[in-house]
Amino acid sequence: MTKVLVIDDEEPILRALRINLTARKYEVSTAADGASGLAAMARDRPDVLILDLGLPDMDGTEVIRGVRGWTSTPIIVLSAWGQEVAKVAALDAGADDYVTKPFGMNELLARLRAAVRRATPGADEPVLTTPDFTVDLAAKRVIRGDGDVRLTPTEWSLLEILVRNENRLVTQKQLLREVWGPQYQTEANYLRVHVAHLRRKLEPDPSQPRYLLTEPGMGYRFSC
Amino acid sequence: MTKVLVIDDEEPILRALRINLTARKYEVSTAADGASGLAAMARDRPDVLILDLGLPDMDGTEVIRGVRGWTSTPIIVLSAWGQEVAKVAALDAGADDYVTKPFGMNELLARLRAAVRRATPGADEPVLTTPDFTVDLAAKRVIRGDGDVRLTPTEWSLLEILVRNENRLVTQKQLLREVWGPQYQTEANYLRVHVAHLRRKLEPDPSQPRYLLTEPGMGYRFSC
DNA sequence: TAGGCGTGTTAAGCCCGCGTGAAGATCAGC
DNA sequence: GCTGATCTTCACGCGGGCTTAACACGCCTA
Repeated sequence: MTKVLVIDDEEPILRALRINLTARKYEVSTAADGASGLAAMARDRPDVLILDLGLPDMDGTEVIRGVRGWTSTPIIVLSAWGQEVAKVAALDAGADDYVTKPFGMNELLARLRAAVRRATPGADEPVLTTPDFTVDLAAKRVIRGDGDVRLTPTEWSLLEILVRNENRLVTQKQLLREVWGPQYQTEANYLRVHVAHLRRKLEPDPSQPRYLLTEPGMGYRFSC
Repeated sequence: MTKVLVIDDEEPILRALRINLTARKYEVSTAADGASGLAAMARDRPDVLILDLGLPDMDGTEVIRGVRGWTSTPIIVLSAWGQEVAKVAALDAGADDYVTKPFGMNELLARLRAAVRRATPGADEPVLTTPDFTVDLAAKRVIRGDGDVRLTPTEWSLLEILVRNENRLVTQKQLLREVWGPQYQTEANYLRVHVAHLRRKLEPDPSQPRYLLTEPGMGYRFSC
């Protein structure tokens, strides 16, 4: 679960972010000024920082410098419309991206995902949890409610690729190439059969997939 | 400092461009015909090329092909009013955009900026955000307000090409060739149908497109 | 004003891709 | 060599995306 720290002094924005991010399965903590923000940063060790530039006690760039002194955690800056200079200064100080207020929640979420993805290049999330099951990539185990789920080798490599590309579309060709080898790139049949098996073992309702989604004509996507 | 090469045989235009572009802090060099233009291109290595189609010694598309042989430097074409055929040919040959003479200096400058921005290395941002939706090229996802937008394979490849060429005019031929293959270059019907579908799914008001713009007689342009 | 051209829109039919079940082939462990 | 598990292969039904054609509309020209 990705941890997000939001430093902002405007209560409505804090509330909106808390609601939306929590709904998106982020773990959210907040701070209302720079000083307590820096403290929370050290205490909570979040995976991303969302920072408003207009704080009451200190300049945004100071906060960034305070953070950048000891960690490279991605920082996304919120700036009011017209704060171009401050925006540039923030990026210079080490911010990763910025969003201009008023912002669309989807835009922010997209940038958040991008920032997190960039920050974890090869560092795999070893375990992924959904409301229905947990995939432990390191231990090669899937736990679902009552107990372990037995997966065959093919099923496992399929699932592993999809999970590692969570929320991203993976092409049929890509899957076939990585699981069976380059010469099997046309055998879409294999995919259908084994994806069906996976759904039977993982999905609450295999006929209405919630996690292993198929994108007609393109491929599959693991969503959580 | 951005370097611009202008290839044009009309002295008044050359002069106007030299004055205006220099005032805008561009570094300007000029050539009066195709042959010396190609030479200057190799010698000066400009960041953008402004090319008049009505050169005395060789056809404009020949110049473009000569340039495209070894560099992807953006090319903006100047065409006289009525040279529709030459314009389309130039774009198909690899030009990035066109401006019709007589042109407003502001329009040219805007297109110039767009062309340079598109060409700068950091431009391969995998996610593009507009006020109404977000296109994530890597994840092959489009998010719009309430949630994901479902796109069919054809719709997606169309959108992908247009987004990768944001602010740049893409000819019908180009689109048809890249989505359906070289033998479909005349089936403009397909384009109309599928662009209509895209607009229905993406535009706030599909009858008044804001992002998927059509350039009558030439092609389409994704604008943000 | 009529006609042509390019474009947008809609609907209908065809065909391909997907899911499913089951049977045959292959392999590992004993 | 036997047995069970796993993978491959095939046939079938179905839904949806692509194609295709017909029509409406605006713009330009004769």
